[in-house]
Amino acid sequence: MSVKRSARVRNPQGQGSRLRAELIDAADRILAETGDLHGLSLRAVAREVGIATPSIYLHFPDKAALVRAVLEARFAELAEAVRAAVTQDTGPAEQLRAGCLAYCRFATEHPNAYRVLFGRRPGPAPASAPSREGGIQTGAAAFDTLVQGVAGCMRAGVAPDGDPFRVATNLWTALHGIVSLRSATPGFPWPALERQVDDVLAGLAGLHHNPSASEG
Amino acid sequence: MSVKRSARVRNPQGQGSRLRAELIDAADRILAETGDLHGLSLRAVAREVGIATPSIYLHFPDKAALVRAVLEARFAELAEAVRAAVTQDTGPAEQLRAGCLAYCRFATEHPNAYRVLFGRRPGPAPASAPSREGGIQTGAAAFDTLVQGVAGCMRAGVAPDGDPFRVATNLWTALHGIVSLRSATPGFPWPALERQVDDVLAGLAGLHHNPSASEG
DNA sequence: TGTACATCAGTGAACGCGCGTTCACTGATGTAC
DNA sequence: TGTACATCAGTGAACGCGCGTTCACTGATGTAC
Repeated sequence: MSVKRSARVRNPQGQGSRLRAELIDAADRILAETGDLHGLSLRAVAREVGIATPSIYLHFPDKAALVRAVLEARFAELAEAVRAAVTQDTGPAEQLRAGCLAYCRFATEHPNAYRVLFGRRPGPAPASAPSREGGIQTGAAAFDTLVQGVAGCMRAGVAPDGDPFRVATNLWTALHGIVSLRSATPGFPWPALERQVDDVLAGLAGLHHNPSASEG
Repeated sequence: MSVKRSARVRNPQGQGSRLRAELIDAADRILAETGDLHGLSLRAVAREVGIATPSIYLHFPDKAALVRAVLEARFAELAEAVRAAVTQDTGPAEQLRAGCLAYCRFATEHPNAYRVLFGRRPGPAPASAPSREGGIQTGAAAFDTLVQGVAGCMRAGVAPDGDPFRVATNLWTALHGIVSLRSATPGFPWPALERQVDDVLAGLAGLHHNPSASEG
């Protein structure tokens, strides 16, 4: 499993950038196992892909750039999962619930990826600083979608009136708590994810899930 | 700051175990800065204390044992902070709120310590496995205190009837979300900690904070 | 009171390891003439 | 059609570093006689 050297063939000319994607995928795979962004090593990534370590430098100026690319890819994945779930439902309450569930499912199915995205401490982190801006922008856009979802529920009368930003903030923190604490303490007798999400939606947004409503 | 060699004097005979406490403190200090349990190095700890690295082995059989001792010390600190806060208030609602706020304050004031306790993924973690048992037991006892606090509020009629375990679970995850997301995304315009905790207590436990009540 | 010895807290040098990164190089493929 | 050359994807050896851990050692302090 760890020795893949002989399997790999060189990319044809003009297709060298394929390796770039392979490197991101490999780093993704390693992080999915270890969940340790700090412990990710270029040598391990190269081993996983089946190339010599210095070949990474053909596509990334240094380790930090690879890490940045991995984070961006992961974040895009999460955003897409939520987007896809939301557009499959109709009605503001169903869409909000679908988005929250998709967020939680992504996090519970890829706990290490989620930890990599939201479990680190930012600030003058050696590597991720340059891409923080982009990440924050994208994150702000994603959060704004949540705010709009909450506001939509209020306008439609399926949630009591209130400050959508405040409610969305409370929802986001609660969802984050649900998924991150689950992955940190798997020994705890956790209830079903859906039930906890519905408890949170009911308690913090005043949204009461009616199972038959999403069927019609 | 990093060179302390000359300052340290040897402990008198019979007091050698003082170094043990010094080592735990030093590791604590380093973790408070880095928040990276994995990246903690014995050499850095020794440098911080001002001893030769091998001296650590006089008190800990290996790196894992030191890490375990640090985690246990940190967890005890958190538990004590919550206990102290709870006993200062009277009345089930005030005590529950005080405990939740103390938990959040510990976490926000020592974000890296909190991350070390609840941000890691357990399982067959190389080092912490042997102490996991103890940690889980202590954690279970702490969580039971929360359950009893919720049940007390229900009995006293200050919170609507319900399943105390379920409500406590929702509270814990929400509190964890509040503090861990704050430390992970400090750029977000977070509201005051008290307000968010009160929102959570109101929404998830039906507990409505009356500022004047805790003054009487 | 003197002295040999045991105890005990700690040291300094060394080990093998994996790491990020640099460097000069290779060898297949395409292209100009 | 043949050939010299440029391009391009990738390599292998080496660098200096910090790491956990082991080992034989030191030197101050207490204690038995």
